[in-house]
Amino acid sequence: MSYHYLQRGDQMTEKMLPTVYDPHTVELEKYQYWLEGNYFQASGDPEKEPFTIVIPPPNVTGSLHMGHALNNTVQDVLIRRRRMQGYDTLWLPGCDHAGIATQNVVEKHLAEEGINSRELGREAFLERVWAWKDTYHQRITRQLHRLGVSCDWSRERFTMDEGCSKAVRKVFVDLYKRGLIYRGDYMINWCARCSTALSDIEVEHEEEASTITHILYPLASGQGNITVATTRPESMLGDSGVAVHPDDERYRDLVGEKVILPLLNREIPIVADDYVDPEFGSGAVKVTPGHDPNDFAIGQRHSLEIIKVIGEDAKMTRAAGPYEGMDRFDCREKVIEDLKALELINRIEDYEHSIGHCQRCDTVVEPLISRQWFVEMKPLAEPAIDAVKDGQTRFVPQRFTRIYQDWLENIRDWCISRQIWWGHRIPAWYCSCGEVIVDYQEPKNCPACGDSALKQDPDVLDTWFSSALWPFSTLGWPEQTYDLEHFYPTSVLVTGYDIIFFWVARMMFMGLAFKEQVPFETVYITGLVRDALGRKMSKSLGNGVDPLEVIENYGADTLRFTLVTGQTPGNDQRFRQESVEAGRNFANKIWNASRFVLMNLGQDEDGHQSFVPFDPEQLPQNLKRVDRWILHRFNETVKKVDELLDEYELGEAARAVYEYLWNDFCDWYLEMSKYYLYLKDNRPEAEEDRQRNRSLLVFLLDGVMRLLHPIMPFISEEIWQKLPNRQEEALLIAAWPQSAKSLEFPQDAKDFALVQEVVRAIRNLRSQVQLVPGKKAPVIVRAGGDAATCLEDESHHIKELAFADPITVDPEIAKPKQALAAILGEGIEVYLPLEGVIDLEAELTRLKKELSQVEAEIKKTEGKLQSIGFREKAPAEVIEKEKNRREEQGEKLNKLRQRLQELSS
RNA sequence: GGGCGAAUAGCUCAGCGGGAGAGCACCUGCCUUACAAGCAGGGGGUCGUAGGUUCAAAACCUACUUCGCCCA
Repeated sequence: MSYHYLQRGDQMTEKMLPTVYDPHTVELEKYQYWLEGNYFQASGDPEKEPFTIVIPPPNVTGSLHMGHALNNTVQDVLIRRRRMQGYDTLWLPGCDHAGIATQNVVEKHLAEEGINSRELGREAFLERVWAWKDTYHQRITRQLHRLGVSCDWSRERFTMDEGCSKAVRKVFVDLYKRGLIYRGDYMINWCARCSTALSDIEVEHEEEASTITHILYPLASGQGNITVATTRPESMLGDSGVAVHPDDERYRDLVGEKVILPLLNREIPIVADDYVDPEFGSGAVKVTPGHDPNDFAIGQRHSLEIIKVIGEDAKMTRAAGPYEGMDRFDCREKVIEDLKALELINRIEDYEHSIGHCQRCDTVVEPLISRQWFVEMKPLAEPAIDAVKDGQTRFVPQRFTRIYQDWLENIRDWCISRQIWWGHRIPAWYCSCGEVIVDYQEPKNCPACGDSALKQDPDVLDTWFSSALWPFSTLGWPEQTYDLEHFYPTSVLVTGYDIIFFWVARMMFMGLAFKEQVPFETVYITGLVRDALGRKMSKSLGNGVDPLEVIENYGADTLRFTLVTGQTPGNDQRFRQESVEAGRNFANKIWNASRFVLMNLGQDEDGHQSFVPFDPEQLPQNLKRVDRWILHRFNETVKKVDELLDEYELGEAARAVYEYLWNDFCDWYLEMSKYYLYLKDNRPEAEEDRQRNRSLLVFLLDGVMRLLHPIMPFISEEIWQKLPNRQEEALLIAAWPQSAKSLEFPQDAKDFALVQEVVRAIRNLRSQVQLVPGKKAPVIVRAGGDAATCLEDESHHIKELAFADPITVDPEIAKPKQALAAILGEGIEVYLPLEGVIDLEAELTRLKKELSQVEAEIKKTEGKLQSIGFREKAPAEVIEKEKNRREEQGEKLNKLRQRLQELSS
């Protein structure tokens, strides 16, 4: 991409800045500058109030995507503002080892090299993973740098570093000692491809078109059959019962009888259980306690045998008899075929039902009984529920509170062991005597029998087990560090709604269990970044937008602005090219406005810029109305942005800065500044005007750069560094603006609105007759009283802004014969006299249209004012407003009619 | 089956009790010495449907429709 640095024959001089902003060098250079200044490092100053964020650690599986860009931009906005407000800000960065996910990508990668991970062996494989981790960790760090995030890199952590690992062991052992971690044989979700157990939430359920097979189970008595329906016919090989509802008349007599399980010819009982829905199918269900959680529960209640017919390799076990060794899905076909041959299939129907898939590899999950480690959740969940109920932690937006609450209230025990290699090894050792030792350190001997031949559990912990400790393990826990004391609990957690269960809830209960305090005061939930068509960005679709590419092409500031303006708390946003371009245009606007200010600072004889710094505490006497107006607008913007950021309304805050900077500062104030700056006049009064204007321009630019800095840190720092009379050494540690009563000028704001209205009216009239800009034309304004005074005062600006010359303001003046007219509020009319003949038809059409609009408005206002209810119940100020409105409308109506009559006659 | 969100200009979205806004797109005119990635002017919306609450509803309540998500 090439940039046009110079246009219209400009001579490039040292002092000139290019007309198009080039973010590339600025961003690299500025980030280096911040790093070298150690500005991101938290001071730990006990006098200062801390403001802490721990990063949601990106997985070391790959590069950052748009979701990360959003997540980290939001955090940076929050942290940069607090830093400017004087807090001791700590934004603690780091990465997550991401157990299964990382193991999977490395295995895949090795497979491409023709290496089988299992054959490689545990130690050699782990070496490969660590190498992978290093590569991707570095890549992620580089990407975060490019995004401009102000993390305290000196405190960076990794979930598998020494400290975090120590915290993991400590928590495991302590929970075990408290009786909240146990090991046992229970039904878990098994991914045969990842060959590991999964927790319930790592299974994703999808509705899929399938079939339901109705099978006849012959009664052992030989007196007929009972029909059962299943979506998984192969599981019948593991059936150990048939269940019916206890109140079901049809089967009452059969309860206690037996059926002969087809194919295997096993006798299994018919039991009565409330779980069965008599309305569904035949009202009888087959029970497979070994491969279905509900059947497992029924089996428990009726002491049914647990038969494992599908193994960890997803193949049929010996218990499946003749089907042993078959893949589970092949077996399904074969079972159906064999049943058909026996004429035991009643029918097969199309059926849609939800099937569990592995979150990481999408393989169909197999429920099976397995010996695993679990966390007992009820006692841990309760304090976490209460803490949010009490408001110790709040969700923004609030609606996510219920998602969190509901999940914790219906929580089930958490399977935490994983049969993979990459992760925190479970601190449990087994002795041949049967003793299980759970300890912080590797035990030398078995406390029961003294044997030294102990074997550590080969499994590792669920990745989320260590992530759950992140807010305190990263601050030094279990050591009692100063950081922990000073920075915990953290202030805000910024994350997506997709990991409320995985991460937020788990950090909550771990924080409460081990720090007796919530880990964060606020949880700010963001939505997903989708593609331009609203689809989820995904690798398989190939529709992901690489944030780094956007940064390369448009700059990080633009990317950040785009993401922030698209942000409505908790809602998804689409990432569109057009939005990025809007962001880029804004950056360019900022650049050029700044260029204008910097180019007009003026110089004394020595070539030094000389101007009187503007002090908002001591307002100069010679402020003009337009100065007071822009100060008022600036002050309003500061207040608004501040309030919005307090409410986490980042998108609205960014829009407020955008509007002020573009519409007020650039379109009006800069344009009016030209009057003072370009006036060829060396008299002291004119020089004073120039000085005042310069100092205000610098003050305003300085102020808006401060407001902008959290969102667009690079360009704001770059420009700010070029401003004269800086008090602080860098913008990122400069003071955040505060609104002040002394900068409120409501009367001037109102007056200036009139000036704007008149300017717009003149421009509108001019454009109707296609008067080219630059061509001066006389204007007559009919206005009296204060309005006239104000317009007279500002006539020099109106002249410039609307190419009006000469301009006459008179309360009595009659409309010239040949002229266009605009009718404003407060009895003000603007005339544009024309030498030639005006287009009568066009003017009539325009006025008629305006007339009918005013008539419609009057009807509405009238209706309101005449309503008794309104007059009696509406607040006085609202009624007053309506009355004023009515009056103005009436006046406008009369004038329009008058004009029409003049034209028609 | 339960819950949540979305439905507003051609497109993407703000607004969430007192006369509908932005960006892009569109039409007209301009290279006006900060910016054509720009300037000025303009057109365009019974705010998903139906009820209700209220003096007043895009906004609050109820039901429904369509789309999306989460949980079982």
